Formats: sequence, C-alpha cells, structure tokens
Amino acid sequence: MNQETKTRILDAAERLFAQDGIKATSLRAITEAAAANLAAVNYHFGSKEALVHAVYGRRLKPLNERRLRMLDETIAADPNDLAGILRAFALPMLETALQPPQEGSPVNIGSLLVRLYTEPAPLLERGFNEVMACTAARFVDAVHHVLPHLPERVLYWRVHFCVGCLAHTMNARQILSALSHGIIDPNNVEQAFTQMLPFLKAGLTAPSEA
Amino acid sequence: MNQETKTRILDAAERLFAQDGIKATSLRAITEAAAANLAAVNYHFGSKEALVHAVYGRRLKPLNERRLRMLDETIAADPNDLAGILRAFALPMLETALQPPQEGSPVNIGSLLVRLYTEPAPLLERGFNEVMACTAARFVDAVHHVLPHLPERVLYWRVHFCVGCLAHTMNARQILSALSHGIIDPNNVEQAFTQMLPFLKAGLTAPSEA
DNA sequence: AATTAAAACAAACGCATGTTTCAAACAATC
DNA sequence: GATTGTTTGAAACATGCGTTTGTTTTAATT
Repeated sequence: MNQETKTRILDAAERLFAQDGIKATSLRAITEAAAANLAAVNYHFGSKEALVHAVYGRRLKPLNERRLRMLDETIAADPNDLAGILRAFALPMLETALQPPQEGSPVNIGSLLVRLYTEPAPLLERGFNEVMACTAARFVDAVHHVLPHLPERVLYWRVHFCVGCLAHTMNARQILSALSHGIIDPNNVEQAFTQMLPFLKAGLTAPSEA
Repeated sequence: MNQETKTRILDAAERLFAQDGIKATSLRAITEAAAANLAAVNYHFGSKEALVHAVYGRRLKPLNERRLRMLDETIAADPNDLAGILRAFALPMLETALQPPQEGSPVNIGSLLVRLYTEPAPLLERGFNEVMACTAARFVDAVHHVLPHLPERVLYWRVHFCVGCLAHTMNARQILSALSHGIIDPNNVEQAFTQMLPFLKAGLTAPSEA
C-alpha cells in the first residue's frame, strides 16, 4: 500500500486550504500541486469532503493532545501557575501557526483553523469543533482554579478574549506587520508569546466590575 | 434613475456575504433573494467584484468615521481617558456586529469584515484595508499618548491583541455561546463591552517585560 | 513467466458559476 | 402620443467544478 501520493495530496491540500480557503481550493489545484492525477483524490479519499476531514484530522488531534499534556504537567507542578497554563494554551498553537512552512510541512494550523470557523460551514457541525471545545473547557477549569473569585460569566468572557488574542495573532499576521510599519516580525514565536503572556495575565486578573 | 433594485441587491448581497462568504455566494442566490433578475447585478454594478466593493464601501467608511469622531471627542475632553478611547474603538463595531439584523439592515459588519481578511484575497489589496489600517493607526497614537512609557514594539503588539479580542467577539459568537454552555448571550452589546473594557485596559497597562 | 491487485491516468459526465446578448417593458421628455 | 433612455427579462455563453468511468501502467505474488 503506497501512501506516498496520499501524503503529497494531504500536504498540498493543507497548504492550499490554509492559503485560499476550502471551498475556493479546487481538486485540480490540489492534485496539480501534489503532482498527482485529478482522480487520485477520489481514489484515495473518496470525496473532497473526506479529504478535508483527513487534512484536519491529521493535525488537530495531536495539537490538542500536546496542549493538554502541557496543561497537565503545569497543573501537577503548581495548579496556580497562571503563566504556565497560558503557556500550554498558547505556545503549541503559536509554534504550529507561526513557524515558517517547514520541511515535511506542519503547515500553518492557525490559518487552517480559521477556515473551520468561517467556511460556509457543514464542517463545524461535523466533529472537529468538539475537539477544540473540550480543550477550551479544560483551560476554563484551570483558569477558574487560579481565579476562584471570578464570577462564571466573567470567566467565560475573559477566556473568550484570550482565544481571540491567540486566534488573531495566528491569522492576522500581515495586519500586525502593516500596523507596525514592518518593525515587528509576526512570525517570531518567542516574541509573540512573550508579548502575549503579560497581556493575557493582566486581562484575566483584572478587577471585575460585575 | 431607479436605485431601488440596486439597494435591494446590496442588502441581499451583504447578508449572504456575511452568512456564507463572498466566493460561496452566487449571483443567482443574491438576485433571487433580492427578487431581481440575474442580469441586474452586472447591469447595475458591472461585475460581481464591483458589487463586493459596493457592499463594503457602503458600510465601512461610515463606521470608521463614527469611530474616529468618538475618538476625537474623547481626546478633546481628556486625552488620558483610556476607557473612552477603548469605547470609541470597540463600541461602534460591537453595535453594528452584534445587533440583530435590524429593519433596513445595517447587517453584521463583523462577519462582513472577517470575510475581507479570510476570503481568497484580491480584495484586501484593493483598498478597503487602508481605511481600517488608518483608523487603527489613530488608536495606536491615542493609546501611546496615554501610555508613553510603553516601547513602540510592545505598543503595537498590545493594540494588535485588542483588535483580536474585538474581532473574535464579533465573529465567534457561537463559540462563546457553546463555551459558556449557553449562559452567555454573545449578542448583548452592553455586556460584551462591559466585560471587554477592563480586560483590554488591564492588558494595555500591564507591566512590560521588555 | 503468469496472474492479480493497487495505483495512476486521460477523458468525459452533469452541474453551477459569472457574464453576455438581445428583445421586451417601462419611464420620462418633448 | 411618439421618442428616447432606462430598466427588466429569458436564454444562452464559456468556463470551472466534483465526480465517474474505463483503461493502462506498476508492483507484488504465485
């Protein structure tokens, strides 16, 4: 069983989905970029939708597993280490999102993720959302343990804002580059996290009005 | 000169673009929703791309003008009023993004905006980006005046994070709803702003590591 | 060497898209 | 009331899409 072509198609599709969107990426573009025949997608995956699922499935589960593993380790060491929690929350995402397209292609998952939530849609219902949602719930719990005084409603809002910061940092890189007149390199993982950490920490621990 | 059909098409296109995306919305869907003939789009606007420009042009400029007017008023009253600056920055956006589709349809600009930055793309280059970018630059200046000690690099990062919070609040409403098990209404403008304000304020004024 | 399964291939299918065409209906003006 | 310019209308255009088909090539097995 030769998986080589299959992998080439996955890599090409992943890159093109992130770049242009799922609906806007044709099988012809994918197979051309993968140096494969047009019919190969339907042969190896069955349909375009099945290919989409394969593309996401390959990346999403390992990523969230890594985030949860880091979270568990942090909590085991010190359940009140808010910086560590935020590190587990953000760093794996930033690494896979900002890293320049590596050899072998763990390509920009951030751009890939944003498609999941903005594409016309029948994808969101179909399962991948759950994996993200349950990871997010774990972080809500972890933050809640550090900040037990926060009303539930405030907690949810603030975690939501954290997700927004992270998502925007992963996806709107050219905006940051333009906003800063080019003096910031939005692909610098370490800098992104170093800047993000105090911002999120302060936001989460801010005095709550209600 | 009968502008009625033209307006009906703009309204329908705006709604469908926000809902399904630009590329995924066909002229047939638009003209059907607008109770107009298929050829009407090309007659009134020239092409689909020109229609897209018309849809955005109608909403984006007035919105940013309102934001800048609020910003000017705030600064005139007290140039160190960070909360007022953030209010001018976020509130007009939240109102047009979260408000349920009103009569006459100042429809969800948030969803519309996110399309601008995630759709395949030749849109971004074509001008609308500038209007948003120059508004953002004004807010950078305003925040910089309140927090003159912040290094430039840190300032840009933090404003970028603020944009992320705002964008995510406008667009990922179903995520917040799910995350909070339904106890938060993500369309409540006042609550969104009330929660966002202390978060952003604390994030912007946090001690900076570098 | 013959057989068989896996993989790649070129070609075509039916369908939806943006656009164009040209005639019909309408409105306003002289 | 005829004429002119504007707006609608139905149909067709070419193009690109996802998918299917039948055949050929490749690789492994007997």
